[in-house]
Amino acid sequence: MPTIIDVAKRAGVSPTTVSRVLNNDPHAVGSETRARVLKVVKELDFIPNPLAKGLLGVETHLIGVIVGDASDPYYANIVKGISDTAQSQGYLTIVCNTDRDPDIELRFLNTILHYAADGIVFASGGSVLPDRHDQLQEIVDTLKKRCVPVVALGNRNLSVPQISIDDVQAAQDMTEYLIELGHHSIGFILGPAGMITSQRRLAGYQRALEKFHIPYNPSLVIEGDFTFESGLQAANQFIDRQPRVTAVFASNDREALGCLFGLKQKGISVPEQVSIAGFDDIEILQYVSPSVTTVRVPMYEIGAMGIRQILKAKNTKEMNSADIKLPHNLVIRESTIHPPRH
Amino acid sequence: MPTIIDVAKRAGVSPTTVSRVLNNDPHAVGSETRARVLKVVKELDFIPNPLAKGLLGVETHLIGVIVGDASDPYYANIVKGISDTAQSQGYLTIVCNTDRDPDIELRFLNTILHYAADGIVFASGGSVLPDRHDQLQEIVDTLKKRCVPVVALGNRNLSVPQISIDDVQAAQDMTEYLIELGHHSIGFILGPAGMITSQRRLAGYQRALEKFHIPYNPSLVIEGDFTFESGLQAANQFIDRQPRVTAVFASNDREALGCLFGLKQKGISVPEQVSIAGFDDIEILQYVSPSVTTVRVPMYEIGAMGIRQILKAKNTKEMNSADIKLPHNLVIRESTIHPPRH
DNA sequence: ATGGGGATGGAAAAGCTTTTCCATCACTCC
DNA sequence: GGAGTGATGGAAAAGCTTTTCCATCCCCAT
Repeated sequence: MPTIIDVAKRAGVSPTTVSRVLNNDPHAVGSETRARVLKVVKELDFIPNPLAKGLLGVETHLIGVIVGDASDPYYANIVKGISDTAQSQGYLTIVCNTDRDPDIELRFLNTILHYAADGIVFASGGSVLPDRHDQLQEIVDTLKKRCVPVVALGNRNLSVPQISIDDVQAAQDMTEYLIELGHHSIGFILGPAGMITSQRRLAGYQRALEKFHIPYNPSLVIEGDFTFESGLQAANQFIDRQPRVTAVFASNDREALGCLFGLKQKGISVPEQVSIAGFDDIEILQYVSPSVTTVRVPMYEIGAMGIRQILKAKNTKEMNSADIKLPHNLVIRESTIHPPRH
Repeated sequence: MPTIIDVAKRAGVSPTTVSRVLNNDPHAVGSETRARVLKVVKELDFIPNPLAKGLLGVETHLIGVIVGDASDPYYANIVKGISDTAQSQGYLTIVCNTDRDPDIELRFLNTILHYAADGIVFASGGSVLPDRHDQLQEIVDTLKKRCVPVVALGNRNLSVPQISIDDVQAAQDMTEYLIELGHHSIGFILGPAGMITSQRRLAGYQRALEKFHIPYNPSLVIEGDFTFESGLQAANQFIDRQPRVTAVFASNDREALGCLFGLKQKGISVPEQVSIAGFDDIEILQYVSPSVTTVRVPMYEIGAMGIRQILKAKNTKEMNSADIKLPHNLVIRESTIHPPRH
């Protein structure tokens, strides 16, 4: 593996000069010398050792990514947006699965600290609970001081720039759409307790009801945890209720899928008897039957924007840039129609 | 950020001694000195800088992962197995999306080389075409010489240890199952041309036909590229054919899903008129209707095993360990029944 | 009593790059 | 003609750890 010294010797210059050529140092290098160095660099396929750079506190071109569950299609899409964008800018991503465990999150962050990453992206759904929050914030603050940009994708109670959609507005939009279809008894499946995103989506649901003067009925709101299973269980609870809901709005697509499956298993037809709407727009929703109405969250773009923000912050040295809201939109499919007549 | 020198000063010893304590150097260190050092290490939360280690050619605890498309559920599961296992052993994974582009693959490999990764995992489906193959093999050989273990997940024409299932046998098993159900006219949707895995799965299909003395009919084999869309198109081709096939075996689940969707769109009922079987067993297959029969590939385990092999090779310095075949099994669901009577 | 050896700890180099400070040279301007 | 100046290039330090070689010291055996 060639070093800068090999290049220097072969080009008959000092390592300093080679470094200057490679880094477009404002310091002057004669055009003839520059050409000679460049030629040798190409001949030897020389790439500066990033480890040595990192040790000096220069850019490592490494970006740490913390993700809750990389096999969840929601995160998988975000991670792809992150890694594609990073790569196209010459950055590498170190991805860490935390399984939503704050301890793992903390440990990873401590480790990555030493790798002198050029930035950190939180792509894990954050808890609102105090948990390890203070320790986390402390590390994040240290990072800020060192001009290492940190962003959070989705909503976290961390004082770093956040990139997300407007969850409240989106949930409100979908709920209003259901109401305007004629639904008055709309079930809601919550996300994991304690996640900010869960709370926001519920708030949007409530705001829509309020706007249409429909009383909020807590017994229509059922706990869930973003899994298929929790949607399945919610379906059973909705079935036992009387009078039955005419529509169900789930906090994410997996729950919606679980609910759809659960209802169909019990012989309840969707959408004729009960309409179903989800949240996120994962690929599979178009392919199940009936295809499922949902709120499209630009997952790939959120990931891509995360990297762009990191890079921008790195250039401007502005560590406290504003939050970014990306646009969402309703995707109407077969699973939602007007409620059945009595 | 504390350095080894800070620790040394505070403990009243030299950096050498601290290093020896931390690395369980066989070189003797007095038990009292050792305790003192350990105490300071804990006090200062000292973690040796991995960059400095890497520069010295010592372990970096970094593992490079090359993946074709991280948003594909198949790879997403593999990557999760990789990253979970690596993390539990104290290793970090650098994940790179190549979008199946051999140029990107090559570039990434060149970059990762300089990060002194402790191992490389190829999780991208490999082409059988010469493409950049020679250059790739050259780099891999260099890696081997330096005792950096490399493994390939799935089948690649690279002389490195491979971890996969027995694709031929698996495809044969599924085809035999269909034949035993009574199907004689079985359509087959290919994987991407030039991928070894595609060829093996086709071979298994052919072997099963041969075993049951059913003539191989090339017009029943349709090109595909592992996407939903290609499955959809295949469905249309199967519909136009006369006499119609009574079953379709797709080279992966997305194709199977596309085919299922395409057939249903044209009013052909599955499984009553045509049975469908896929390959891989991605999560969603259980949730569509009808649920889809498939070959279960232990994706998570393949990823986990990849890391275990890397670590094992690292310890034993044995760079040419044998290939590993993980067990597969048939998952029978609603989409496959006996063929319709005329 | 003295030489040898085991136990313990340190000094310094290596690994690769960037950056700061310094040196040289050729001009130009007064 | 001499001094200041801009252009060009180099030497050396810094960044952090591991490893090799060396230096003590104490004790035991001869």
